[in-house]
Order: sequence, then structure tokens, then C-alpha cells
Amino acid sequence: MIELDPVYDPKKYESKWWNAWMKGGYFHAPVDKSKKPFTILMPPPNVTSQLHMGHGTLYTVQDILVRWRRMQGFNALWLPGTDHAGIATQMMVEKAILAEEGKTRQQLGRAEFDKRLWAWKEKYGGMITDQFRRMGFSCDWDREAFTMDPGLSKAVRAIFVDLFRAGLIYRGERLVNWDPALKTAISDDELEMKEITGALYHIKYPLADDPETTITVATTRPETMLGDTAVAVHPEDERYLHLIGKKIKLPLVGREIPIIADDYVKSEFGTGAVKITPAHDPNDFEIGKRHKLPFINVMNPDATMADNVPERFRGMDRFVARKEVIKALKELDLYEKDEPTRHAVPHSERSKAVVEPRLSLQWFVKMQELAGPAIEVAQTGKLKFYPDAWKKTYLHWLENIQDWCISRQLWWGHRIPIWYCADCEGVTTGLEDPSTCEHCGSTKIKQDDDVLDTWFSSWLWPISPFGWPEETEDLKYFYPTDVLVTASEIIFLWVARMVVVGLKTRGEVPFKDVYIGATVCDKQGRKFSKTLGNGIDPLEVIEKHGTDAVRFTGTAQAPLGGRIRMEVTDFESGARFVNKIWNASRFLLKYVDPKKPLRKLDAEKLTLPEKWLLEDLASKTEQINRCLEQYRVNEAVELMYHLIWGSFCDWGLEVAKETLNGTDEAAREQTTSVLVYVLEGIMRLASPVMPFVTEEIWNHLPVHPQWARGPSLVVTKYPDAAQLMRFPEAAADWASFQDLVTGIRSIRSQAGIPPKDALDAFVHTSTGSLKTLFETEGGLVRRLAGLKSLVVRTGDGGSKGPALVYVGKGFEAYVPAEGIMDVAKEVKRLSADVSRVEKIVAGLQAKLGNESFVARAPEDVIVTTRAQLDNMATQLSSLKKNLASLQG
RNA sequence: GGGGGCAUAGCUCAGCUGGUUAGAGCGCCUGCCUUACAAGCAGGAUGUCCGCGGUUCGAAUCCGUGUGCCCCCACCA
Repeated sequence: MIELDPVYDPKKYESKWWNAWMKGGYFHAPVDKSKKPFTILMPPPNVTSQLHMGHGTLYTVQDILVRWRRMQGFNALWLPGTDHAGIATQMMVEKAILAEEGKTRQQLGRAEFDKRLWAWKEKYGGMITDQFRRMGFSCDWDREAFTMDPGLSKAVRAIFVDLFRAGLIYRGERLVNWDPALKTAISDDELEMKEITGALYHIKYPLADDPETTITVATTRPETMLGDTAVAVHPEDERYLHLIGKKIKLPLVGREIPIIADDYVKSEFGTGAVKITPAHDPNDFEIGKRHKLPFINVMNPDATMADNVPERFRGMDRFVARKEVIKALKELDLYEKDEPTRHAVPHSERSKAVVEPRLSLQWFVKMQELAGPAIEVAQTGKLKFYPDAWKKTYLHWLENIQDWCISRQLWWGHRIPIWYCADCEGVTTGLEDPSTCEHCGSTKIKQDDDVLDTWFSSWLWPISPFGWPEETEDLKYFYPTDVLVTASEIIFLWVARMVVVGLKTRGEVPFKDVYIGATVCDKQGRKFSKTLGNGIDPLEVIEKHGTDAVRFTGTAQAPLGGRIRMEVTDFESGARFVNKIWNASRFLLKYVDPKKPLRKLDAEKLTLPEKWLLEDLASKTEQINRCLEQYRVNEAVELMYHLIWGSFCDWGLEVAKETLNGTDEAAREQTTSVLVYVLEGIMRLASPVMPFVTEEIWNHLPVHPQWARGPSLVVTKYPDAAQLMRFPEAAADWASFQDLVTGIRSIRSQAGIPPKDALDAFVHTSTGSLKTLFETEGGLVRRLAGLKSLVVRTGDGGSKGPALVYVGKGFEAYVPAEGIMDVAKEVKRLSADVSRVEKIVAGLQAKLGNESFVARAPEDVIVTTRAQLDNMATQLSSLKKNLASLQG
């Protein structure tokens, strides 16, 4: 007898097995050319972020895939790491320092601030990886990477230099998205458009030579008028034709600006006349370039008004200035009116500040040319999306790609490897820091102060941790990786860019498949977010239910794509399941003598329930492997659930109880051999999902001659249906057997007969094989259905006295119920059944009566339909006969 | 303004390439403390598969359309 603890205590076993796995080094994947690699790149979480169940689920999916492939014999690598997350991290550290010491980063100085950043990274980066360990993630911790590690930084530098030298990185003065709170440029992809109600202000601009005549412009941003350098109208707008070419004297400023004509202006919008502020609006910027207008920047980096505006507005915040400008215009009687309008305003994703288009000198990557190959691989199927619909999103972005602004006015990140020369116009770059200007040889050179966008290092994730730009063994062996599992919101920011750079540097996609997981929301359907505080903390749930329960529940309800609504109580079902597995194993092991070797299974000697159980193990194994191959993880998990609970526990163990408790030694040996064999298979199947509880149980299992074992379950061979025993005919017999047992249970339960009352029953069947089956398994039927006798007869007999009847497929089961039967209730039940079956029969008859069906449907469908009709018709007549006898 | 997705039992959702008597978990009802598990066992109820058209021998499944939600993209001041 092998004893397990009465209760599975997750805490007790989780740390034990985690340590054992680490000690065994099972998750470390060195290059091994004798094995095929299977690689997943972990999307590196930001060092600042705390994980919620959304990530938890997505990462568990990856872990399941990696563990499954590892057990299949692949050299499985799950590469973990974290991202320095430039803006996000700097923001948090700045905030913390301000709160604790009342200092700004400028007051601390760049070097000191840098130290604080690294200290922060050490602290929080560690917290995240701790969470990962608690989740049981089987990453190769020896390879843990950070985007600012020396090696990865070298890769950033190398790609910058490459692209710069290829003319794909350039510096330009352009209107960028400026975050006035963080005082840095941000890329288009870091914007959040928010629909807000603003106002469309109508302002009168007087002509320079005729102040009595005015032209009214409409704007949502009156404060920018201080930087206006033109007024534009549509070239064919008859209302304004006569004014084109004339000058306006800009109110409040006094500058004379032209009235120009441009197609961009929509006559029907507003007044049909637009003020043009090239330095503060993207469209105006374009018009400004077309018409060679001056660009007047009227704001400081923090979005206060600059010194080039009239004194009255200087230093004012842009929103205060807006009101003040309106006030001033009213004083001049140049303010006409305002009307409310809904419009989309770009906000900074990080600081939430309203983004200010700002004219500044920034570094850009030319994306169009680079995007070409990335588009092609998606079109040709070298890159596949699961679900496929995301391909469109990916392509749409790449096909409309804009140049990527990569410079950030931050301190946390990779410093731009560009040196400016004090003596000439040229810039110098290189893999090593230069000491002289490569154009004029001057030593007076100074490095750019700015850093690179975080994503400029993240996009190298498929190559940089493997040592690129060196042609390392790692790189050759692991690249391209197999599948990327991530969330839809970073398809542009990250996925597409990795494909771009992967193709550019390696000429091959960085991963063949992209799995986009479901968005995890709360019960109200709101996305988990830090600001809402509605996320579920994995550690909290683990504390309560254990890691395996959390992993099971999370992935059982995580289909591809889509959205799942999750709440804390959902995890109870996982806990129940783990408990069930534990108890079932504990029960079985009580009957196992560790000193007695288990038997090899002899197909000739196996009983029907044993054959069926083995067949079920094999067929579920086949399905589980197929589901995992297609990334249908939730379906695989569900199959495991039914195999364990529905098949192994509810039937396998229930059927075996008598033998296990009986005196027939040989039978007991055989049964325990079969059950341990199946349990071994189950533990292997479930290990990727529930690694801890399965490992603990597995280590108590006696060795079965038909299962070769590894040193730990996590590196023991995953079941392969092709190598398992199959008994397809047993499955059919078993279905009839179950039909009979559940049929009798059902009628007796519905009739309100207490479970303790042992009943007599008899079965009629005209099918020879069923008669044999029921006779052979009669004892089992009696026990499972609570009978004291079961008589099997041929032909359709009917009952002599009052009896409850169950009409199954190919048989009728009767339970004589003299005196206890409520005839009216029975009549009602049978009548309902009759009408139910009648409908089915009618449907099938109509189908087969339809000539086109018979003519056009495939042969096998017709055969099946005929068989169905036969079956149902027999059932129907049997039901009718019994109903009649009840009524007569 | 474009693009995509979703609508299936009271709730959360499965249902892969069209052919099932449409499923699971939770919840609900009935009966059981049957010595693995009451975090359990047995049984049960509940669905015009969002509406309307169409394709097809056959549609929850494919197409169109309407309605209702959700997401992404977008420079109409």
C-alpha cells in the first residue's frame, strides 16, 4: 500500500518540486544538435509592471506548449527576460524620487538618476521573475535576458549603425508627437486617441488693407493663432475667391499673413476658412511646406506659451492661454461664437497628457522599404496568425507604415550612438565610441543626449539574446523560433517590428506562428488594467488555490483570440479538479503493493472496462496532441479534464472497486496494473498543465513495465497515441453498457426509489451481441445500477406486471415496480419520450424521403442516417408499446 | 470616417474543414454522509443556436442584410 497525504497541500509540494527541477537543470536548453529545437520567446514584461492573470494565462499557454514539446523530446527553450521600458520606468522612478526626496531628475543629475534607475530595475525585475517561478514557468532561467544587458545593448548599437550606414536612419526636423508632461517625443504608436467634446471657436480675422472686412476662421485651438502664418481656403470656394492673395493682419500679434488657396481645405466644414499654424498642427505643417510659410513655434517644451508671443500670454499654460486669447479677442470684438464639437484628441499613452504636435529635430527609421518583406511573408504564409484574422491588422499597419521616430528625450535607455562635431556639420557613429570626428578629424565631438525608443531594443528580441550580431551557435540553432504567444495590442509595436528586423538581419521570419491570446477582462467586461485596479493577482489566487489550479482554470477558459471574463471564484473549479486528481490517485495507490512488480498488460486477458479505459486513454491522447499542435490549448485542457474525471474516476475506479476490495489476487493484480498504467499516462498528459500535483503523484507511482521513465515527470516522454494499446470495439460495447446502467439509474431515480433498495430488473434485446454483453457484464450492471438481479432475454417481451421501462439503443430494460409505481407519472414520462422520438423519426424520414438528399448526399451520410432511423424507429415502437401497456 | 470581432442554457463560454438526439463549467431542482474525494456521488430541468433573407439535398456552422455590443486604426481645422 502506498500512502498519499489525505489532502493535497500545494505549498508543501510546489517549492519542493520547483527546487528539484532547478537542481536537475531540466529547463536549461543548451545547443544540442542531436535534438530538434522548439523555441518560444517570452514577451519580456516591463520591469515596472506587476503581472495580472491576463499575462498569467498567456504565459501559461506558452509554458504548456514548451513543457509538452520538451516531453516529446524536443530541445525546448523558453527564453525569459524583461524589458527596460524607457518611458514607463523613468516615469515611475521620477515619481518615486519626487515623493520621497522632493527632487527632480535634473536636480539629481544624469549619473545619479541612472543609478536609481538600475536599483529600481533590480528590485522590480526580481519581483516579476519571482512571480514567474511561482507560476511554475519552465523557462531557461540561465538565459534570462534584459534589454539593457551588455550583449543586448551591443545588438542595439549594431543595428543602429547598420541602418544608419544604409541610409535607413536619418535625422530630420519634423512635427512630432510631443508629450509635454514627460517632455519627450513619442511615436505614433504610443498615442491614445480620445474622443472629447470641445468647441469650434469662430474668430474674425481683419484684412490688412481693409480692417472693416473680416474673414472668419473656425478652430478648436484658439491659442495657436499666435503662431499662425496664413489663412487657407479652398481654391474653388466662391465666397473667398476675391480674397485669395490678400493679407490678413493677425489680431493680437499684428503680423501680416497671406490668404492662400489649398485643396486640403473643406469648404463645407466650419466657415470654409482655416487658420494655418505650421508649427502646431500636422496638416498645417504640410500646407506650410507646400506654400513655403514660416514655422513659428509659440510654445515651450512644457506646453506653456513661449517668449515670442505677446507679453500678456507669455509663460501661460496652453489651456489657460486658450481662454485668455478668447478673452482678448472678445475685447477687440473679433470673437464671433463657439459651438460644441466632438473630436478625437491624441493623448500620451503613458502620461495621459494631451499630446502637442511640436516641431523638433529627431531621429527616424525609414520604414517603407523595410516593411516590404514583412508584408510578403504574411501573404505567402511563411508567417501565420492564430486566429488568422489578425493577419489583416498586421498587414494594414505595414502597408500604411510611417517613418518611426526613435529618439526620446529621456535618460533611461540606450543612448543614441551619434556624435556631433563642433567643427563641422558631420556626425559620427560606430560600434565603439569614437574619439574624433570621422569627417574632419576634430576631437571636439559630443554624443547625442537622447536615448532610443524602448521598442528599438525590443524588436531585436528574436536575435539579441542569442548573441547577434555575432554569428553564434545559439543563433544558428534556435533561430527562427517556433511560435510567438502574445496579446493583440502589441502587434504593431512589437510583433511586426520583430518580423521586419528579423527578415532584415537573418533573411528569415523570427517565428513561424503568432498566437494571439484572448483579452482577459473582469466580469463587467472591462480589460484588466492597473489604473482600474480590477486585475486579478496570480499570487493571491495561487496562495488560495495553488499553482496548478490557477494554471488549469486560466487555460481551460482561454480560447484563441476573443475575450474572457474572469473572476476570482472561477479558480475554485481548478482547485476542485486538483483535489479530485489527488484523491483518485490516493485511492488507487492504497491498493498497490510497492514490492510487487506490476504486470505487463495482456490484451487477451483484459476485461471490457479495462479495454475501454485503455482505449479512452489512447483516443484522448490522440486528440490532446492534435489540439496542442493547433494551439487549441483550452480544448486540450478540457479533454484532460474529461479523461480524468469522467472516465478514470467516475467509471474506471468505480468499476474497479469490487475487484480491488475482492479476494481474487490475480484479478486485483491485473486491475491495479491497468489502472496504474492509465494513471501514469494521465499524469504525463496533464503534466504540462498541472506540473506540480502530477509530479508528486507520479513519484509515488510504482514503475510500470510499459512506461519508460525519466528522472522527473517533466522530462518523461509525452504519450503518443500511436504507441498505446487500442481497443476500438470495446468503446462501442462500453457505450451500450453505459446506456443500460445509466438508463436504469435514471428511471429508478425519477421514480423516487431510494438508492439503497436493491431491485430486480430484466432486459430484452433482439441483438445477439448485446445479450452476450449484458450477460457477461451482468454483475457489473447489477452493482452499478443497484440491482439484486438482472435477467437478460431475447426478443421484445414487455413486462408482465407494472414496471418502469427504459428504452435504450437496441434493448429495453424493465424494473418491475408493483405497488410503488406512480402510473400517471410514468405515462407522462413515456409520452414525453414518445413525442421527442417521434420528432426525430419524422425528421429522419423526411430527410431520407427527399430524393435530392438520397441522390446528392455522400454515401456514408446516407448509411448513417438510415441506421439512425432504424434505431430511432425501433425505440419509438418500443416506447409506444410500453406506453400502451401502461395505459391498457 | 475606415477595418476587424462577437451575439449559443440564468451566468461565463466550447462547438476545428456544413450532416450530433446542440455541449461544458458554474448556478438551479431531487435523492444520497455508498470507508478516494460533500471541494463528493447519482439523477433532473432549462436553448425560436440575435432578427430577416440567401446558397445547399442539408446551416448554430457558409454568404448577404438588419439590430445590439466590443476592439483596433484614422490629420477634417
